[in-house]
Amino acid sequence: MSGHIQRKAQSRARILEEAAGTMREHGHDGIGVAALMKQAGLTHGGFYAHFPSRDDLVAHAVDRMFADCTALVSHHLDAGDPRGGLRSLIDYYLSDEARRGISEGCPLPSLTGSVPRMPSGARRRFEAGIDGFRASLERAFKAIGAAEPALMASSTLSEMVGAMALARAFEDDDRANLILEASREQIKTRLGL
Amino acid sequence: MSGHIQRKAQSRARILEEAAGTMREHGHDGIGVAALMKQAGLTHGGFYAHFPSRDDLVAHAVDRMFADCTALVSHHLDAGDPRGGLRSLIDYYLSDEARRGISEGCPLPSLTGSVPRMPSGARRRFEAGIDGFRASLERAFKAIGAAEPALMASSTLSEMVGAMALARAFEDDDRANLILEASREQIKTRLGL
DNA sequence: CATCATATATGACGAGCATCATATTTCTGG
DNA sequence: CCAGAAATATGATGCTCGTCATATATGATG
Repeated sequence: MSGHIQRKAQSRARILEEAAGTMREHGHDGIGVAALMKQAGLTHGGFYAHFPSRDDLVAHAVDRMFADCTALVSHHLDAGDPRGGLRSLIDYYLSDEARRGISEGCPLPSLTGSVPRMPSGARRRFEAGIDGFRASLERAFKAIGAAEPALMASSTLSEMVGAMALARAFEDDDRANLILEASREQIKTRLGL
Repeated sequence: MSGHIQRKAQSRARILEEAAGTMREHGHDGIGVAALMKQAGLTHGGFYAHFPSRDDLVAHAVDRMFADCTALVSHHLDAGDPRGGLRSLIDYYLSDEARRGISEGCPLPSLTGSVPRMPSGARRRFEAGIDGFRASLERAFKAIGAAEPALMASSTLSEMVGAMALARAFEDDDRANLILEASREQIKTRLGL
């Protein structure tokens, strides 16, 4: 009996992982249930044994995306030195590598613009994800003794998200990386990093 | 004969206007040809007398959106005083009014994240639109004698776009306006406005 | 008022969508 | 290795999509 349950849990995890990846790349409504199940190595009919509806899947997929994002943020910020942690977070978040990895990492640049069109469960989880990221930044700014840490956190997050979204809009790599470099330098200079 | 042509041109303009508005609100793939034609007061079949394909419509709709955006930018920046023009542009772009008017004005906050998924013609026009906005900002920064005007233009545009996108993600008005206010203040302080 | 080009409407095509009822495979416990 | 439960597959529902061929309605011209 437990073997079945474990197998089912693994299938669910695989579906969620594929959904989280593909939706970052193709939008929350950019893939259908059938195509998604095929990506997970299953057929379309079994989907409703795992999720009550597609909307429910989107909500859980959003959670998975932000789990990746939180891991990334903590990896930089929870290292010993808060100053160096902030610097390396900004450098990585706005890196060429992150730009190319649309289907991994932070969902904010690709999906924030379409949050108002998401099903309500997914939207609520997205709001929570944004606020978690913002709160992490605020703690880091307090740790380095920055002035107005709350405002700075909001403002800095906005620029990071906007810069990556704009960079990815350009097909030309050099053009894209110019946008990332501008924000990397401006943000770090501004913060005295 | 010219009466026919004018009528057709008016229909095309109405279709484009509806498309530009609705696509800012519901995404570039958020409305179908049939629903769009109904919004314009027509039926779905006549669409292909105006545009060779839906992709072509999206491309022209993107142009229309950026025409609105450019008008908005010029309205503030081409007033006499460059300092005051920049200040009023930033205050309006990040205003509660602009936040509510998703279907009017600048398409960047709602659509930038999905540019990589747009049909190629639309994507090219979007790239041009971004660059036009960025160039206008750079000219304004030069006019007020700011240091590194090119970097500042890119960085400032990124923060404006990201802040509005993040603000619109929140259903709660107060929460949303906090994000806008933070970026308004930070940007103006930074620029000495 | 009649004619004729032009603009728009009707209706249909195949494909993909979310969802569900039912059949089949797979694995576990005895 | 067999019985039964649990996980997945098959197939069908009604809907919407982009596209197009064809029919009708509109309005300018003689």
